[in-house]
Parts: sequence; C-alpha cells; structure tokens
Amino acid sequence: MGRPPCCDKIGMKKGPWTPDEDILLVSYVQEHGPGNWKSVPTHTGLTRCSKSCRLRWTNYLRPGIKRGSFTDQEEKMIIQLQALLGNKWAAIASYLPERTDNDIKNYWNTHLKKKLKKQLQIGASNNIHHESGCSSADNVYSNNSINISRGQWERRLQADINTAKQALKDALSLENNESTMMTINNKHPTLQVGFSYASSTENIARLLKDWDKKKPKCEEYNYYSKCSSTSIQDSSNNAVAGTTTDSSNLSDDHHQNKSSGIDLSESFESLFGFESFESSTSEFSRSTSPDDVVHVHGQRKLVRDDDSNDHELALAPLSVLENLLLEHDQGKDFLNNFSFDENPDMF
DNA sequence: AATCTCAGCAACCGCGATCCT
DNA sequence: AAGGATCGCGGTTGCTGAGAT
Repeated sequence: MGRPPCCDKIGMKKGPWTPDEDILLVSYVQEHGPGNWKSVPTHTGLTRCSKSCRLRWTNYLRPGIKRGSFTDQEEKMIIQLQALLGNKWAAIASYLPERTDNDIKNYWNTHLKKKLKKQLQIGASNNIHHESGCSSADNVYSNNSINISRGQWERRLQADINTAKQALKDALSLENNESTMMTINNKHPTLQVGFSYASSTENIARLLKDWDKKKPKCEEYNYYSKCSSTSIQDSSNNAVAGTTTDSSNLSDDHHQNKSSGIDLSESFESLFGFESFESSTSEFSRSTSPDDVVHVHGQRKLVRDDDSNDHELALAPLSVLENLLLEHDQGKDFLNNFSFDENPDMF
C-alpha cells in the first residue's frame, strides 16, 4: 500500500529533457526561485512531474555545477568521505559544492568502486605471501599489510569519529558572519552571494553546445540528452584543464544557434535580461583549478586570479573535515587502517 | 558490416523525513 | 496531535555509444 508514484499521472512526460523544457524550467526558477516544485508544472506548462523538475534543476541546471572528469583531489575526497560517511552522497556532495550527489554517486559506482576493487586485488596478491595467510587485502591504499584486530580497528574508528566531531564542532563555532553566510548559501542557493542565474544560462549553454552541431544527425529530442552530455564533457574537460570557457567559444555557439534558425542563446538573453550572452560569466561557472583554491583559516576560498583580495569567495562550508581527511594524519590513518574485510557493505 | 557486450550516465522510483494545515 | 503534501535522498533502471567479436 505505497503512495502512488507522482509521475504516474496521465500525460506526464518522462525521459530526457529538451532544451525548450530546460528554458521553461530555468525561467520559472529565475522568477520564483527553486522550491515549491509542485507548482512548477502548472505554472510553466511543463508536462513533467514536480519531482522530475526538481531533479533536473538540482542535477543539471542550477548554478555552479561542474561537469566532466573528476580531478585527482576530488577523487581522493570522494574515496575518503565515502569511507567516513558511507553512501551518504548528499553529505559527500556538500564537500564538493560543484558536484551533485547524483554525479558523485555515478562516479563512485562506475569508476571508483572498480578502481578500489582493483587495488584491493593488487593488495591481496601482495599479501598472499605474508604469514597471516589472509587471502584478501585489509586495506586498499597501503601495501603495508597492516593487519589490525577488530578491537584496534574499532578504537581507531572511534578516535577518528571523535576527531571529526570535534572538527565539525569547531567549524560550527566559526565567526557569525561566516556561518550566517554559509547558512544562507546552503539553505537558499538562489540568494548566494556572487551567484547569479547567469550560471544556469551557461549550464544550458553547455547542454546546447553540441546540440546544434549534431542536429542533422539526430533530430528528436531523444538524442539531446546524449549530445548534451558530450557537450558537457567537452566543456568540462576544458574546465579541468584549467581553461576558462572563453567568449569566442560561446560566440561560436551563438553563431551556430543562429544558423540553425533557433537562436536559443537569444532566448536566454531575453530570459535573463543580459546585455550579452557571451558576457554572462559567474564565479561558479568559471572553472576552478585546484590552484584557485586556497585555505584561509581552515576555510576554503576561491581566489580569482585577475583581481584583488576582494574577490575571495567563501567556497565551501566546513572544510575542516576536508582538511582533516586530506592533510592530517587522522585521515591517512583512517584509510591506512581501513579494513575492507570488515566493511564488506562498501562494495 | 552486423551483432553482441559492456560502460557510463541521465532519469526514475520508492521511502523516510519534514513541512503545513 | 494527526494526517496529508511535499521534499530530499539513495538505489536502480534503461538508453545510448563504444569497443569487441
């Protein structure tokens, strides 16, 4: 006797989103802000259930989303946070503000799981000659073959949890201004300082990037999702390489969109009232290379390389745990002594 | 060239939590 | 306080392209 699925309503569309639908959704959110998803279909005329709208916004259209390859640092963070938090993808995603939980989850399931298993096997084959006779590796990261007893493991885990708790406590007692801002930014993405819906525009622009190019090949919206993902990949690869999406690229896209007879970027301009679509850059649409991130008093800051200190931006809340995991011995110890034998659920 | 298999990812589904009346 | 509505999360599915046969 479960609740009837919300998307079972007659006439509700499923499957990949079309550019037109994206525009409708973004224009609605631009006007009303994210939330009250129930009213989105009625207000926009979208034949999508509210859930689908929310998901589309959260995972693809909202500002500040980075797509494409994960950096080594991101990968490490995911692995370490997953070890610490388990499959709490939303929690993990909160430490990687440019990534969505869905993205992280997919990356874990498709890449990291295998990668770790592989390393596990390598570890096992290394260990097999050891006197313990343990057939599987006790941890993935170290080939030290440190076999610790369950008691040791539990004590260490408890110590790590306590450390993490303390770190979180410390983080929560940061300056009021900072925490207030963080709270606002976390709870009300639409109000985020330094954000604008321009970045949504760019998200859609990315989605559309190859759509036009490949249009003759695949006419139906159905192909859009695939094409858009290609486009995402391309543009994000640039991002990873540390190059900013330059105006010429966007300009080209603009041209291509025009040549197709559907000037979608103009639609966006009118939607968002920008002078120029090309100039609609935002802090978070700008690619962030690891070099852009500095740590100031335990808080991650995004520093623009073109200007003064005024452009320091609070990048993510509670980076203390991140520091803990990435830089401190606790994090390393945690991983070094992590037993996959005793945590089979991880995989 | 055709078919099969696999990997990657966007989207969906169901459930628990939270909000609202 | 209760019950319905809505939201958010994690698991799963299904489509598509790429590579293998």
